[in-house]
Amino acid sequence: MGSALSLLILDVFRLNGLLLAEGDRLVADLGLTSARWQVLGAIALAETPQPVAWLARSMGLYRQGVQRIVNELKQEGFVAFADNPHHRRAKLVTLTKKGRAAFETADRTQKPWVNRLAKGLNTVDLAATRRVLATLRQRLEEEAREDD
Amino acid sequence: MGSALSLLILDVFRLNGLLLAEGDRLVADLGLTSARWQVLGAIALAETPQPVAWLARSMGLYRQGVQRIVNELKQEGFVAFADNPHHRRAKLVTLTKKGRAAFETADRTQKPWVNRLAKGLNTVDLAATRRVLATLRQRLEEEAREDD
DNA sequence: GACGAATTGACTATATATAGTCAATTATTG
DNA sequence: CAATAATTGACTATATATAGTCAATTCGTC
Repeated sequence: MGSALSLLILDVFRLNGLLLAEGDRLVADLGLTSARWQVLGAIALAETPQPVAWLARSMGLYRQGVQRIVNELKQEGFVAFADNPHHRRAKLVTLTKKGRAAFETADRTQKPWVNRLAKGLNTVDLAATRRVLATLRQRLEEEAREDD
Repeated sequence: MGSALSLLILDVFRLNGLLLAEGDRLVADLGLTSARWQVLGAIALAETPQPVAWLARSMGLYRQGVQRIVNELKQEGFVAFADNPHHRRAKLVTLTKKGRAAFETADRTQKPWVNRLAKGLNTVDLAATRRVLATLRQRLEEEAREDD
């Protein structure tokens, strides 16, 4: 059991690198990267505008890294800050027209790519994979919480 | 199909971060990190000593990053360079006693941890997961090759 | 409402990744 | 064997990650 999981972990490392690199290529023309794209996604998919720290938590990343990316995205006009009625410093991050357009274009680019990648994959296997990864994620997140 | 895979991809990103962070904690006392550990593993598991570029290829990483880590590991006495009869510049990387001891200790530390993590996971699901990840890896590696 | 705890953004340090370039060296091909 | 191509380590640039610290601010509790 454990040894199968050890091999799986190495696959996760490799896959992560490959997916980030391919993502970078997919959205490079839009002035985006995999990380910027992911941040735009978190902003776009939130029901209401959120401060940076909340976005970071929803992505499982450190505030500091997300803050840097958000600041760059603002510099380049993809996002804007709105006043937060509940907090003077923690501004709410919103998408600009440019940001929304970039995210939607990225989404349209991603669809055929991910469909091609998924082609022929067994639906049952895919569901099992999601189950396993979700279980591992939960256990590791709990472990990380305990370490604090 | 595609949308299930999109969610799976986000899980891979998250899992990668969690696994690296937990790996860092597991081997910190040994003077190692997740990345150093992985490099030591590639050296230890190779049948014969390899130059840095070969190690990098076997791990799916860029030469430059592996070179930096190997140089640091040499600085701290975990690895040593041996002359390569087939290439004057490309020295062969070998484990020192200290390096081998650290890797073996890390391996012993990792076993109960990974067994705990694997506990209760369905064997069939685990096999399906490895199939899916291996398929994705192969397709993405092919795609990356085509881009060069 | 005062006081301590938690949150937040700003700043910094460090580790790791992809990526480009260069000279030295090795392999290949005609 | 000479010319060319490929590989390799060294150096550099840049992006992204975890992580620590600090002051400003908000929240919770008494």
